[in-house]
Amino acid sequence: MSKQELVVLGQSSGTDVCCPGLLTAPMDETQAVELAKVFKALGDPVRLRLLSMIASQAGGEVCVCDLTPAFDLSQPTISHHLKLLRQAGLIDCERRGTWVYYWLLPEMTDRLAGILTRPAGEPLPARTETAGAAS
Amino acid sequence: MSKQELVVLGQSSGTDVCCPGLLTAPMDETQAVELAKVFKALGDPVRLRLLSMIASQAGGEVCVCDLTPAFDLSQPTISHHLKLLRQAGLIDCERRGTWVYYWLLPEMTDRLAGILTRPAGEPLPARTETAGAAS
DNA sequence: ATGTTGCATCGAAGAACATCAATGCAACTC
DNA sequence: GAGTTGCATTGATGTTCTTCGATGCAACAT
Repeated sequence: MSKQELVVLGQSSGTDVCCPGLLTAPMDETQAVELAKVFKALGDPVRLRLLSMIASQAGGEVCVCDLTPAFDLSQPTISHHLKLLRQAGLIDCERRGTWVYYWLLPEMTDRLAGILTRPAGEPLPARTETAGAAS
Repeated sequence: MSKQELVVLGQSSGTDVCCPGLLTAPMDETQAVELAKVFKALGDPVRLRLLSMIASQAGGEVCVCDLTPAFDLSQPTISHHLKLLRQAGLIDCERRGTWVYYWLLPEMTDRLAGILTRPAGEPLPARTETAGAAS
């Protein structure tokens, strides 16, 4: 149960492991499709809260039995959202006896943070209130 | 046209401007809903490529007439995606004569990067291959 | 004024998604 | 063995999203 659809971004490309950046060069279609899957997984309030609860847990992992009662949703719905987060490569899980535990995969959040980070000293053409200069 | 639905994240709260972190403490419902809107805007390949094209432009801004022909989609569809990115607070635009120009709002991408960044020296309980230890 | 061009908005149609009740399966209890 | 508990999967339903053609509007050209 632990490892299944974890390969999401093109880690098997060989040459450039991480991304050109999203903010530095136009993205190609393939990379955009893969990245969009991860961001789509984050594009739901329930999944964001689930991820937040899992990531901020002291021991590094959380039992599903602690996650489900925190929401006003049915147990299958929570299970569904956890599955999507797992398929996006954001979390992983393991069954231990009766209970199932989830934990964060920081590689993915690190990658996203890097993709959204502008390369240090970017000029950034002073776009603040230059409007209406072409009348 | 330039400034309309830009307020997305709770900047009007007063006390803590930016976020606790997503990875450090459980997120409350309200913040999750607001954040999810932005991530949802990024959860589409077309919008990711649009944002990438806009952000990586040398001059800091791009004409719609340069964006539309780069996709195999109709002009209304591109216009719709640009609107969603704008409503998410990721870009803004301005009409200059006949053409409309879009540019990145780096405050939002910076905020997202911060939200996804783990606070420096986190222990991170060595979760690599500890599976199957409870048989 | 009339025509043209660039872009936004307006429905409509099909696909994808969130949610649930019902069910299945694994592990523990007796 | 039978019963119980924890979680995943299935199938169904209502909602949201992506996309399009048609249309509207602003700016420019003649």
